[in-house]
Amino acid sequence: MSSPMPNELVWDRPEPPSKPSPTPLSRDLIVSAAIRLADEGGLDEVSLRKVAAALNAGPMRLYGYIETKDELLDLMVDEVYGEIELPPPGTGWREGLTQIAAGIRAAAKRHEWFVDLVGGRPRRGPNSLRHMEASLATLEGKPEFPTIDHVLGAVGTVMAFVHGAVRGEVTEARAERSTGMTEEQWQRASGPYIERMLATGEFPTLAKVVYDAEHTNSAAVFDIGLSYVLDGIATRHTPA
Amino acid sequence: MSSPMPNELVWDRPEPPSKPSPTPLSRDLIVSAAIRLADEGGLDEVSLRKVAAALNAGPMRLYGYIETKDELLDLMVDEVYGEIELPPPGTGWREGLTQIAAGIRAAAKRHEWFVDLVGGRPRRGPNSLRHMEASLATLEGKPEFPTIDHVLGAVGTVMAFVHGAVRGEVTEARAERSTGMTEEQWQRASGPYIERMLATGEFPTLAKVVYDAEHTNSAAVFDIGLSYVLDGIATRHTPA
DNA sequence: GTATCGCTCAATACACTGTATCGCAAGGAG
DNA sequence: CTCCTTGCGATACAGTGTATTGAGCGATAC
Repeated sequence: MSSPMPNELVWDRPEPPSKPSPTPLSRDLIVSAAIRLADEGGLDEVSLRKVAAALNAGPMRLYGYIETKDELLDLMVDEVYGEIELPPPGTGWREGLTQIAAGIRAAAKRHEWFVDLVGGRPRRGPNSLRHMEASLATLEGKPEFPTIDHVLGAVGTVMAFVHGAVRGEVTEARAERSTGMTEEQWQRASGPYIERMLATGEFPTLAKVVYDAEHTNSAAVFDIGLSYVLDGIATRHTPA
Repeated sequence: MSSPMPNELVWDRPEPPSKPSPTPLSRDLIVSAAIRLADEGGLDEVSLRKVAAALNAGPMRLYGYIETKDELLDLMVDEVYGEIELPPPGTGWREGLTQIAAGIRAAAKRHEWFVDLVGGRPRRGPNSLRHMEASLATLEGKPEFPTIDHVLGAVGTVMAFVHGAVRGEVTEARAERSTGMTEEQWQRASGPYIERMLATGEFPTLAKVVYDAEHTNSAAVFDIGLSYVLDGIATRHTPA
């Protein structure tokens, strides 16, 4: 608004605030900005205003590329699916599923917000379809899984386990971080509350877990759980 | 504000709006009002203002009973855990875990919002502790599970599967409802989008699922998955 | 009986959300 | 040069969780 004198030199003008930088936008730019924000500060940090600000744009600008915020979240999920490495064709079903599970787990560790979204909305993005396709293809055609329903059942079971397990892990990690304690400490110290509960004697087995269990690292727990699941599938589908 | 004439009769006065009804409140009343709202309209319907309004109170009144909205959500979750029937002591581990899984699944069908919350926050309410205790106790002491770590591993695996599976089921149910189609219809019709994707030939296995699979009812799918998991556990823990 | 204190609850206020609407300004067509 | 279109930004609105403030009232002290 203040018209500057034409020849006056101002050497540390911060930015022309009227036109900050009309960067050309794109869905991908928006999505990766949103992902960066979510990685740094959690899903709460993903608001249309903040995403737009990170791109030097006004909030409403995004609506040219995105229908609604939910669509943005879907795109974020699909992008993460795209990061997950898939087993090459011809991999054995057990190794294949193991790799897929590990891939999801790794992605969820990189992007903790992933677990809040995945499984909670229908997946139809191209990357998530590719992921699903590869998972199914790992089993399809193998003699242990004669029909597509067997394939679907096995893959679905593994996916359900992986989603649940990974979500639990991330939740636990968050809780530890927010109390600033490792789980071991948490269980032993965890404020007087858990102590008091356990002291009532109403929870003997829980107490045993808290005081006697080994608490091996979480990756090992995940692997053990996964091998239970895979063993179960193998039991019902022994090769002919 | 309008002082009514003392003797004037008004027979359908809607409500004295100045003092609508100073119901005595309690945590339980608040929680069950919130649950009712969530059951009817989903978690979005649970705002402090709406919960308070359902109890004829102002929003800030709730803060006398509840620290924060998150605490209310935790209480809701714990309340649902309290609804879940637990297997009596002495039940075999496999039947016990089956009953527990069925209980969670049933609760999640009654309260669809449950799956959005459970697993996403640390569980420390009394009912959820009781639930955890009972789950562990079902295995503890059985010869198949010699140490508490074995118990924990098995229960954790089953819980991860159940949470993941139930979340997926509810998500699918929501999607069906929002598109107004059953899944079968959905898969065959699902807007041109999925059609087009499948027509690319990039997803042959997925196409097989959509066109050839039997789509047995979801309870059966859940049961099959659960028996995979239980079989796997049984394989690694054969009775001595 | 009166005055004061303390407590409870409601109203207001604030910063923030997602999104609908509107008006401006720049670019292309005649 | 003028007019029209189109895309973008500012503004606006209804809603959120919660901090603060203020009013009313019951109980206690004199």
